[in-house]
Amino acid sequence: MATRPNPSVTPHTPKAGGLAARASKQAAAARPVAPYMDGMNAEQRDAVESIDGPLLVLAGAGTGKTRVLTTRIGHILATGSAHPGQILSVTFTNKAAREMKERIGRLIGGAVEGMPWLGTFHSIGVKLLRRHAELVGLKSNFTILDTDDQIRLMKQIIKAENIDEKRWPARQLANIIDSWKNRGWSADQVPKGDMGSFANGKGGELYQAYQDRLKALNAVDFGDLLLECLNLFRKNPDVLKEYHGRFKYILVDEYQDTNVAQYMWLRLLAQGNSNICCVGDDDQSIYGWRGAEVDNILRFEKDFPGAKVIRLERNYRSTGHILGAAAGLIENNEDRLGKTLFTDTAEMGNPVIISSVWDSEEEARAIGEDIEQLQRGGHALNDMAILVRASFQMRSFEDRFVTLGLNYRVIGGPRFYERMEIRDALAYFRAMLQPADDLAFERIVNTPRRGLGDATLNLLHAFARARSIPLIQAAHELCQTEELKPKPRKALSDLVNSLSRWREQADNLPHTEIAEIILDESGYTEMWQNDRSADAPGRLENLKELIRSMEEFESMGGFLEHIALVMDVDTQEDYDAVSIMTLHSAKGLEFDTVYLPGWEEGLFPHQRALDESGRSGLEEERRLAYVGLTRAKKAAKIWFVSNRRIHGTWQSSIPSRFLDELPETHAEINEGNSSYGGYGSSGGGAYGASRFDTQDTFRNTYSTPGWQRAQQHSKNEGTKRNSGGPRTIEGELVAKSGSAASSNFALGERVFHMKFGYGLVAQIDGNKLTVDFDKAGRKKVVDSFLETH
DNA sequence: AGTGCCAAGATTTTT
DNA sequence: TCTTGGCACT
Repeated sequence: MATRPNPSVTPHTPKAGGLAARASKQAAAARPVAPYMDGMNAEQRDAVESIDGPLLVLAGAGTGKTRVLTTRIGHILATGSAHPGQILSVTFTNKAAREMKERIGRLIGGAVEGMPWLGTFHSIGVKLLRRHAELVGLKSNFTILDTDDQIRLMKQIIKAENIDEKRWPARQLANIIDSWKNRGWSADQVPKGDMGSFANGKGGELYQAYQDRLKALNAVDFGDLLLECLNLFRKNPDVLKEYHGRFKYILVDEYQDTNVAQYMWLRLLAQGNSNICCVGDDDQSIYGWRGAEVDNILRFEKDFPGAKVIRLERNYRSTGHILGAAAGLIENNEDRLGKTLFTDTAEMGNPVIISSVWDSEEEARAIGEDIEQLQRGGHALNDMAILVRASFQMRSFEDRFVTLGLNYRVIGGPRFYERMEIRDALAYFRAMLQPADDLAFERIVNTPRRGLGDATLNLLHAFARARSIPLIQAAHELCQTEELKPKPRKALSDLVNSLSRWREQADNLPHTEIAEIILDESGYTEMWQNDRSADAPGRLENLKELIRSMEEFESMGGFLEHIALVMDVDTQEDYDAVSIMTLHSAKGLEFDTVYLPGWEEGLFPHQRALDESGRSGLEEERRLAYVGLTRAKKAAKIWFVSNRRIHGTWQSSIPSRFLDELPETHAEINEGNSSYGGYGSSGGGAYGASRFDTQDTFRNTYSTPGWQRAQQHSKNEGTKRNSGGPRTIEGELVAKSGSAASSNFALGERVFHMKFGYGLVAQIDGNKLTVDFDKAGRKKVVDSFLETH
């Protein structure tokens, strides 16, 4: 492993004879340069042009990784080295794939109709499997199960094996099997030593039973999309050979995130010719906990003999101070290939600012104030983000921002297609389209309630199992008998009849119309219309959105295929809002100003990472911190609190060790805003003397200037705020606040709030109302978030 | 079938 | 401390 010593930052001038010098030399060695290479530096060009043989591009944060990848594809096409159909290009997320497609299109001017083999590992896996399904014991119209289906199936299997569900939860089994699949192990390949981990060694059996059941359902889970490809290639060398012939060039994005199965998949395909180019950054490997092997990237040169390695180290994103702080931090990791980011910008910018406050509420207040100040200074909220380690941290920010009336947007969290109402609706569509889809049928058989209880369902299952037929068929046949009581029998036969009626109608009507018919006639829409809970209106809105998004597809089948793999949905974010997200979901993004709260021992680095994975866990946490810092273009502001509530109990906390790892030249303690505890010399935290030891942690918060300012601030709010009219929050609901009422609410009036649901106005104070919510209790809210009801 | 009580668990997340 | 899921009871 090549390690670079002395990873110091060189903000102004690169080392003599260093990259810039080489860059200019190379540029001078005049060779006609293609227009698409304009503005690229020497290393980037090298990475684009070295298309023969294995290549590893170590691309640091903000060094133009995506640009290199897309230009490289453009270059391969422009030089006629391969046709679009001969390039295999894999990414991890649909978003990345989409972005790449767009950029390639722009690059070559749309002359190339698509890249059939550009996509995620999983979507390419599906494509391969649909073509060769019979070879691995599937039919080519197999269904793809998501995590939820997976767990329900495993529950059934655990039950069937008479294992105590309490002691051995299905979720855990799902995780274990998943991790086995991540490692590329089929049921018969799991090492004996690894099987004992579940239900006294029954893990292997259960794995096999689960796979058998999947085959019977003609279904696969996400892991199978890769694993079955491995099986396919291994058992059918001729098929593999065909793809060797097809794929002249292979490109892999985010290589540091690949797991073993993906690695083997790539290895098999790259055997043909070794034109494989992997782009990644070992310093940004943050998915070890879900099977990613940093080792894949660290080992690249060994795995692909003769591999060339190119480092992209010129950062185009952040100021010198931010890069300096990030570099100083990541330097503390041992397991890395070593890169030294530098920037040519003369901008050092401001040092990273570290502030400390009393607790998480104070933290939210302080950050809220800071954001408002920037906003007053003309900065767009869209250019700011709050990046947290764990999602529970988001809450204090949301609460605070709702009170302030500050627009925010939570990124990540439950995705559109994972929402209950969407999954229910999809289950209806699936059951209609694929009468053999037992899981879908089970999901909807009693939703909405039709009076089909356990008794009926058990009977139905037994009936189906005895005859080895799908549930829907079993239901149909069962209704011909006298086995059921009249009521459930009627309910069940109505459902079965409806399904087949819809199936017939589907031939003649557009699929969006069918979808509406199904949701209406099944009583599903009505079920939510009658629901008085806070999220019911949002759910109905989501169902409408679902139908809308179906329009883009030709058929119901095409739509279902798409959403099985593409679980994200493009939300048009046309309003100005601060982004709140986890550090994990921030990878790949950038913002002018980045707020990094919660830098405390135990939270960040997270205690569990330390306990479970020791030093490597700590290093992954550190990489996470590095990712956080390097998201910032102009300013990074770190916070830590003295007291945090963990599982309900207040605990005083120690500043994160990562703070001590930030070089003093690039990080500054903010004395102005945060008046808690001297940062003086109490000396000797758990990790030796620290700049951040707080002396009087328990000083009364409420006498501090910060608190008083905050108080003052909230008093003034009534007059200052609410000039912008109704605001939209995109919390967990997609629905818009629409025609929000004007600021006139009456005491005792019935109101609706996006987050808290229905309630009665209990008190009015300017535009701030106290509302007794049916579900959420008494809350203070700004009136622009309320609607009359 | 719907309510209510108790116990457990409470990083990170894509496909 | 708070949420969630499972189970028993009505």
